[in-house]
Amino acid sequence: MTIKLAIVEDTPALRKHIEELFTFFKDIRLVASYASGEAAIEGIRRLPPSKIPDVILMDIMLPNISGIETTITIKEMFPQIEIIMITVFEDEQKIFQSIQAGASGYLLKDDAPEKIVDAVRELVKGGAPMSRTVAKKMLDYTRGKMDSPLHDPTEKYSSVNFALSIRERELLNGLVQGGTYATLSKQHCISPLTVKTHIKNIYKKLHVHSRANAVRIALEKNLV
Amino acid sequence: MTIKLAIVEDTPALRKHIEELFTFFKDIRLVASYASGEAAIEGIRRLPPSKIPDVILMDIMLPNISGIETTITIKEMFPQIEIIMITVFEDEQKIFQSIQAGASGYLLKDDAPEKIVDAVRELVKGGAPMSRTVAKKMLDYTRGKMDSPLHDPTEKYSSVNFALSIRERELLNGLVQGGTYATLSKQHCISPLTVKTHIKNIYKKLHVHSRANAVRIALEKNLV
DNA sequence: GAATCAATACCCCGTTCGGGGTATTCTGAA
DNA sequence: TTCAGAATACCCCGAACGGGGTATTGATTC
Repeated sequence: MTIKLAIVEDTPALRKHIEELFTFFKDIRLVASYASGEAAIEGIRRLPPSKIPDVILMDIMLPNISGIETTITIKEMFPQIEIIMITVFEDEQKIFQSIQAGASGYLLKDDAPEKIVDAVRELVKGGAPMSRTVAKKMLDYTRGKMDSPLHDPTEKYSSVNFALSIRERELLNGLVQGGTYATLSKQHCISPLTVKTHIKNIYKKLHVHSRANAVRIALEKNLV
Repeated sequence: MTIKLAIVEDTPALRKHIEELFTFFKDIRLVASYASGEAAIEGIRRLPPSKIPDVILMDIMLPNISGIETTITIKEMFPQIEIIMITVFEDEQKIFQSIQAGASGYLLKDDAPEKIVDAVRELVKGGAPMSRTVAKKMLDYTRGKMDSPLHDPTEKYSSVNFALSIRERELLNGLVQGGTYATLSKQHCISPLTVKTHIKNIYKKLHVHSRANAVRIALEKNLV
């Protein structure tokens, strides 16, 4: 089976370089190439199912919305797509944010080109391709020698401040408990349509499009 | 600089096999070989400084004291020695215990021999050589999807056996990620109606009636 | 007074979901 | 060989959802 690959990279020279790199392989086929996060999101959404990439190589430093944010959105729309970050950043924050966002691999831009190809293959075999320093950081984190910057108590609450109002928190809690518009309406003595409006607002703030994801975020981030 | 290597492996055939494997390399020299943890501890303590290994390949399943306990002791005596676990165990508990003990790499015994050699080289370059499944587990842990077994009471797992089948677990995971019948259908190459049937079965087993609740249970009980 | 935000309420419409049920095939264990 | 469980697939139908948008009111701040 051929691996369908997409690239999101704003630097034209590097994008072209990676595009050319993947013309040499039978098992990997480049199906799309984007210069920004928005272009990727919109472009992939419009792709026919047969062209939906299996793997995306994602730069972090993109114009307007970052590769990390793009990753969040794409993973929501297409949870089956695997994303490898490929970037100059090797600081812990970017690594961990990426992984939290759903990235399944993390390469550095100074890695050899063959490493990128191997990483794609490794990923579809169920692995988690990482640069040497990334693997080391992950092992240190696992050993408890280093806390994830995302798990620092002070940062945790400041970095996940979705600015939910009191009402929104109440209703999000209702979502987590499995409430429907109807039951939440009765419970809070408001119209079901009002419930729905609030939930729309919650989704917007959490950047999600479904109850399942809202519940997941709520529980993972201790919002309720 | 030549890497000084030691082996701790109780199975004679495998020990001999690894010993022979490392006779072919200029950059790696086997300086010692032990059949048990005690032998390794005592033997390395007695080595002259010039013979202290840089790297130890450590089996976990050793007679009397385990490879993990041996690792703890050796890392205390010689913090500079790097240890790669090489073992049949790929369960999370062993992985995390090893890393907590101070191991800097973790290979599986069914990895190719060249992989072992590469791992040794990778390690001295500052990396953290891991088998594919180990890397994946470590990434999952970093993502927060999986808690380290060391931090979870064992009763948590035994008291919440919903008897989900493999397929059901896969699809439950898909629910948690926000997948719809359509996206999960594509992802798993089955009919959306089949997805729906599985999800109905999942709901029955979890005693829930909605995605929100299924996701909640799945996350609260670490089912995925 | 004007601007902003939160809460409330609603319309339209297509999509997705949940639950009642049915069925077949394959595999492994008894 | 038989049986049970898992995986696959489907029908019917009403309920619920998500997302585009609109609007008003009240409270607070500048």
